[in-house]
Amino acid sequence: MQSVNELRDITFFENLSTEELEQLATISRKRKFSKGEVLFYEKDESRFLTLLTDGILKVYKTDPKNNEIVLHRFNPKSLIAEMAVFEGIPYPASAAFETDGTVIEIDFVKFKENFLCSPDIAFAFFKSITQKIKYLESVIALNIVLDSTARVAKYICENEEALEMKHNQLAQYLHMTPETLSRVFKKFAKLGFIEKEGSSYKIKNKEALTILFE
Amino acid sequence: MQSVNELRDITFFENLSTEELEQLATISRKRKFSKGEVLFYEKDESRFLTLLTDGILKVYKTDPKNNEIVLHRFNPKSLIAEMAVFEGIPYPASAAFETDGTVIEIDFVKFKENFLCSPDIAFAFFKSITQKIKYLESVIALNIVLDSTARVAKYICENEEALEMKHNQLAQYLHMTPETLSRVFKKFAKLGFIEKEGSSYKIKNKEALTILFE
DNA sequence: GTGATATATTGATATATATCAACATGGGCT
DNA sequence: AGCCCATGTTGATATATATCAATATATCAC
Repeated sequence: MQSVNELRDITFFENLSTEELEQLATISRKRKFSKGEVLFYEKDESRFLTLLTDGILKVYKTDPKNNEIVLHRFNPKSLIAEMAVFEGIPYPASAAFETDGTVIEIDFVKFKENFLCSPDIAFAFFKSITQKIKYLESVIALNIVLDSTARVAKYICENEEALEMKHNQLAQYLHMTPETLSRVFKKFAKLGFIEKEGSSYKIKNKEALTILFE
Repeated sequence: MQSVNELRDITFFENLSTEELEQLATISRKRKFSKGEVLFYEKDESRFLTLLTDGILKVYKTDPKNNEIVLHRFNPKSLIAEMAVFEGIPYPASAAFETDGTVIEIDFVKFKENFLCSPDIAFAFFKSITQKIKYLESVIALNIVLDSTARVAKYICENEEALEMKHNQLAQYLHMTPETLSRVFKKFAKLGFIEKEGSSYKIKNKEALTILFE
């Protein structure tokens, strides 16, 4: 059971009437997690439509050497793994919290019956899925098409806040070791594309960086 | 303009009435392509909902060294790049025919107005998109998580017809060079996991191969 | 501030895969 | 059959990145 006001705050449900929100509240529940806790494991059965409302959630796979391959890092408020739920298949990856966090879990069978027929909801659901395709395509573009140098260049150009992240997290996210990332940063600094300011770097020559990945 | 009978054959539209199909025919057109021709380039504007009705279409990106990275190989009958059309963004990759082929192009703006509100069509569209997410996730699993040996093992276990493909095509699809693929096959043959029969290989020990990627 | 612990850097080396070049095989065509 | 061109294989080498180990720097608690 979930408070109506909290549900109303979610973009996804903003067009629902109060009665609809009340009905939605009866089929949903809130769960809190601490940093490091696992929301679901790869191959678990997926039964709930899950909305991340607080915290950062990473979705990852484990390779044969037991390295984590981070596929997605979600910020609130996002729908998680709607594809698996919609298709009724097991989760294709695991999910764990990088910070304390909160999710709302909605009984999908009931949601489908009662809400998915509404054009607004269906459209929002749609949007969320196409966004995810866009995201997955960018993961592929980033990781299969580009080498380490180009990956870093692209990522820091498109997400300047990345320069504030801890380097070992950023490295994990870009699928390279912290050592490789450090060497790439060093190279960019030597070329004058970035410059150390305090404990983090600042971009000095975005055009040059852009050339590296285009 | 597109014949009503041809449209009716497409699973996607099987539930439409004759009048609806007639209306659909007025906003769609058929185009034929020869082997090697390009359907669209990365960054082209996407205006048509595209259905592949004949032939094999590959969707690919070009890396900085001008290698083709094949993201998807479509068989008929499939919806192509619906994400880009739906989001109104440029194509994120290029598409070219590997055989002679045919597509039906549907004016998306009109399609959205007149058809996407129908639950059957919306649901089919949905299915197509979730399938694509599933596919993209498997591309990531295959290519980022696994090394060459595991990639080949997984691919031939899950697609036995792969052993009939030309090796240089298979190699391209698995994102490795034909040389690397040849060496992997040689290794598997030496281990007795596969065996040469005529000009292609046959799987002899699927369990052993499975262990390599799980 | 001082020390303790986590994080980052650097250098040396290992490893997987690509690249390049030579050679082998196969399937179609006259 | 025999030739030709496409496809495949093999070996030698190059390259990018991971791994391992040592050291440096940053961050936080006290």
